[in-house]
Amino acid sequence: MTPSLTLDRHAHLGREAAASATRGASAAFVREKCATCSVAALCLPGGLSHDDLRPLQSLFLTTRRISEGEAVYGDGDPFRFIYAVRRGTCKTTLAGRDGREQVTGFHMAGEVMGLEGVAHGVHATSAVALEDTEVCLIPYQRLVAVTAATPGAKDLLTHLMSQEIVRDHSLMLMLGFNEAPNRLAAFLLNLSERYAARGYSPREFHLRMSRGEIASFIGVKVETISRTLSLFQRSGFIQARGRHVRITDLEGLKQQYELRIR
Amino acid sequence: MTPSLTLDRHAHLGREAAASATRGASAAFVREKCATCSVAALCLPGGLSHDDLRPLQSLFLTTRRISEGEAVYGDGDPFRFIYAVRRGTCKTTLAGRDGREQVTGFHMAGEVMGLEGVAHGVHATSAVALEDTEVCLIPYQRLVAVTAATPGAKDLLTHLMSQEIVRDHSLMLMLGFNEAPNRLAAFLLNLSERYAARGYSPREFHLRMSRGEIASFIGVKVETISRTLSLFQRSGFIQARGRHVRITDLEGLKQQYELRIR
DNA sequence: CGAGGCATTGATCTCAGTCAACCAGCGTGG
DNA sequence: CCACGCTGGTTGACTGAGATCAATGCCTCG
Repeated sequence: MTPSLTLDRHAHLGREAAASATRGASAAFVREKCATCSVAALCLPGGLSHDDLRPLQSLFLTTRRISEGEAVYGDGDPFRFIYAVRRGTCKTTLAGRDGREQVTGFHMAGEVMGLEGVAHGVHATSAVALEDTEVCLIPYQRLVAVTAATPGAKDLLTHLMSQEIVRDHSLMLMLGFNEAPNRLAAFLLNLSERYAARGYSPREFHLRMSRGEIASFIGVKVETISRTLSLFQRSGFIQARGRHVRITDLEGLKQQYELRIR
Repeated sequence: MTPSLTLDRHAHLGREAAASATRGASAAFVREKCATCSVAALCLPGGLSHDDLRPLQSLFLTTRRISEGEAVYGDGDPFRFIYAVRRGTCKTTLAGRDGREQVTGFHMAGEVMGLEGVAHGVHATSAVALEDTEVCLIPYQRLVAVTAATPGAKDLLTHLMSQEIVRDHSLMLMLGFNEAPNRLAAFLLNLSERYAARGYSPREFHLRMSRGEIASFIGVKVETISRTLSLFQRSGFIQARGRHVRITDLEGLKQQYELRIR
């Protein structure tokens, strides 16, 4: 398995219509149904048929706008919801005993956060918006009830969690082996795939996270990110100015770094 | 790769009561109930009352003996069961595209393996016995059915999975920061705790895994394991000869290395 | 007994961390 | 409007932890 570091994307779908939400900052809570959600195909595990979705209609979900830098939930918060990103980007972080923190993931539209809270009824990570973001609050207890009562959909939760486990494993694999350039290449290529899955260009995108956050995520220091980006640029693989990245030789980047495991 | 679930020789019943098992090499499969299982308290999530366990009685489980070096399940195998270790020790490994593999965990009595298989209906890791081991095969579909029908126990699965996620996260955190001595200390202290939780000495135990497997798990090379063990020994924290380890200064080891995050 | 796997130890090399200087953008406030 | 400071990013010089290469010891097993 190549280190893929993601919840895998399931389906393409055009860019978000998302006009559904009542707009304007004043209306922070909006009732929504999965069945009419534009990112449901990405959010829910692949196996679900349209019929399977029907019971979910009874789940009236609230959405919430989170502005850049604000927390969706915090380390230690009681666990009530799992959160699906509808629009925007979040990071999840894990705090070490001494205040240091590690970024455990970046989450884009259609990806789910907060599942680790099930274990102890309390969130073990924090989620923070990297840009203005809209998340879908899925009440956990209600979801359990609904899925339990519905044969076709009962695996939904476990699927989501299992995906999370698989994703974490591949991340561990990456942190275990590869050196800096491989890690960064894997990170960029992963982003590229996820943008592609959402109908955006796989070769040109805007990074939502800082160098420091990338560094934390892939387990190196900021300076190393800078140097390695410069290296990639000198080698003709990418062009980066600030947070704008253009991958000029996607195949080259793949071949040079992806499979390299020391 | 191959399931290679061998029925095998030796009974070698340790301290575990396990008298239930029809003994002798001929009977490799044995019907068991969680309710009478000696490691159930460790295996099942803490929140379950004795009543919650009752429905599980209807789950007739098979146990299987795995001899040292044999696989419990393999990367790519269809996902049918999750596996609880009843006796012995297993490692789970993740294979890189190029043949390299990383150890993702060591599992002792009462710990569960294989949950990552839910995601795609196929196991993403392999599990191999590090000594003669007995595992409990829990049929996933049946477990889902039973727990879905039982309000009190319905969170069982999700709890297990969420625990796995939390565990993976803390491992990631460790791999992300800390340098070699901290990692190794954390590893030893973790083992110590787990032995203690099972009624064994926290200060003296026999490693079930090779130096190479430890190295892979904590993300360094074998030589570094050797050197660091020697360092610990010179510093008076431990005495190690071969796989036998005695922690002579447990508190010291903790204070010197545990909280150190660079 | 020898062979082969595992472990230890030493010598050397190298990648990335550290320390430090510097630059670019940006919002604040004089 | 510019000066200022602040944050984020880049680049250079140096250092050090751990990888690599290699030799040797130790054990079990046939």
